[in-house]
Amino acid sequence: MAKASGLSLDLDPISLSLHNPPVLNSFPEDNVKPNHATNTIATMSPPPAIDHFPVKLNRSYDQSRPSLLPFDDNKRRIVGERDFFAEKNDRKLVVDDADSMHTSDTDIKGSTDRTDLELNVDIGLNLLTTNTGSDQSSVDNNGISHEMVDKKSNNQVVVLQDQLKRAKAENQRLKGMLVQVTKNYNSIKIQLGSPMHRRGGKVEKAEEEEDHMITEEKMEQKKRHGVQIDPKQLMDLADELSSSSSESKSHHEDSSGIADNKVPRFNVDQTEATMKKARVSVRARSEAPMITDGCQWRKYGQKMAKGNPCPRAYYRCTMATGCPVRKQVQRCAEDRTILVTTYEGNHNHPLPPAAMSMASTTSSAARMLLSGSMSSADGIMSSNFVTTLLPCSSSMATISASAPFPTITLDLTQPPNTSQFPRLPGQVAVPFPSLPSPINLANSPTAAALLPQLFGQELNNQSKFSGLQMSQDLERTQLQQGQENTLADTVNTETAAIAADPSFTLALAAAITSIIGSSQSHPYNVHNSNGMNLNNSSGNAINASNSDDSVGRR
DNA sequence: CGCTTTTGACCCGCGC
DNA sequence: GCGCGGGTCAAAAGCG
Repeated sequence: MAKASGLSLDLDPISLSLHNPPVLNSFPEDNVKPNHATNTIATMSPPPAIDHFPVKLNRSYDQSRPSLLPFDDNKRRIVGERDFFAEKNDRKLVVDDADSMHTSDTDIKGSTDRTDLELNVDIGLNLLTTNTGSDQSSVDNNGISHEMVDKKSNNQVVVLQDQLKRAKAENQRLKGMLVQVTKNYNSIKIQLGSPMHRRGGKVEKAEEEEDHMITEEKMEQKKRHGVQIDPKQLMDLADELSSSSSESKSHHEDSSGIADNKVPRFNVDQTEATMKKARVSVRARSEAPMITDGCQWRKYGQKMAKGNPCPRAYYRCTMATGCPVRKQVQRCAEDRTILVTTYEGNHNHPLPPAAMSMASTTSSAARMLLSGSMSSADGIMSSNFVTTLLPCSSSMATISASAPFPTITLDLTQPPNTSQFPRLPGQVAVPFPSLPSPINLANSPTAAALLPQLFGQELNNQSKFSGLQMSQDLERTQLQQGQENTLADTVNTETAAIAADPSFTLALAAAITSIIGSSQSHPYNVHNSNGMNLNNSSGNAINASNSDDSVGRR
């Protein structure tokens, strides 16, 4: 099994990046019990420098505040699990050491509750220098009259108001785009997901009618929000999403010509068999012996793996008898602060909300990637949704082209320009459309914190498209209930976070760029070789052309 | 006492 | 067939 290269989702060190991490040579001996940690800590890291975006982060990171790191005066502290999926969208970490980590709620609120960017727009002018009421009554030493001062002040005020108005309009426009993208996302999900639910219900005509209605709905949305996204392009995107899975609506493919996309058709049995070998690996920088994923695990073995001085621990899910899900936990040989957790299998029981994200990610990622990875011989799977969702991950995401299974690696533990990241043998870079480095997820705490959820949700929808998700009744129930229930909350949370994070806003714009770019050039061309600019209303071009970063790791 | 962890033995697949 | 490495089993030990 280990011979199979797995999927690899590398989670950001978010805030636990240790600049001087202690060597953990006793990882399995860490006498920390998993699943019992209860203390939480905010995971916001210091804000990235966002030089390319005129919106100013109002987030105040007090660098003088106590360190979040679980260390005290270079003394090793035992840390429990790192909880990526705790409540509040992964913004907290679980640690055993109650007094080692604590953060003010204001830090969290400052990053999540702030949804109105208008208050934080830095228009580049020093508003404090404008005349106040008391100043207006004075006459300067040069003898300038009150009228002159007033005129000058009025002009300045007018200019400022104008600029403020434009900034507000720009923010409104971006919000509109966000709403539009969210709606489109839901529409596509309904469009491609519903037929799958009714598969076997043989109502193709109804499907076509539904498609037509959705198209009209998109047109309406376009009218309402004025976002210049061609419905055709959205349809192309939908085609991309549906075609990225091995099982898609056949009639849809036929009509759109996607069937010629060299996507081999794998039957469910084949894929299910492969699924049993598929894995999703989560790389995270953490001192904890195990990450908290919401499930209960029991250790059943430990082995020394070749080429790694750190032993590999084996766990199985104990939330239900007979649950086939296993996971392996091992520290990275090169960097022992990096914890690699590899999941395998699908849960046969309902999951708590805290576990939904990871479980959904693992099962769906495996399905999607297995089906998608088979779509081309060079290992470049149809990862358009990743491209769309994580447009800034060009320097972090890799997919292994080595047989028999592809490996996707999203290296969020690395700074934006990390072409030097030691890629595992056989891995190749996913040619995601490159985007400006400032919107790298590693630079966006909000984006990074939301990544598991985003990825999981998107993967789930992707897998719904594939039709492979329906192979197990339990899982289907779980996904249909759990995902449907959590989707709204997730979208809301993500929306709030996006609105609060200018980096993500820019990422959104870039994502739209990638959508348009990919559909304009070729629906399946994830390379987006053509650089393109997305102009905002103020005339500033958001350059989405390829950079060196995006080309790296091939 | 029950549950979890540890750890050596065993099984299995793969390459030679 | 044999050795190697990964994965699993299960008895013993540990722990609350």
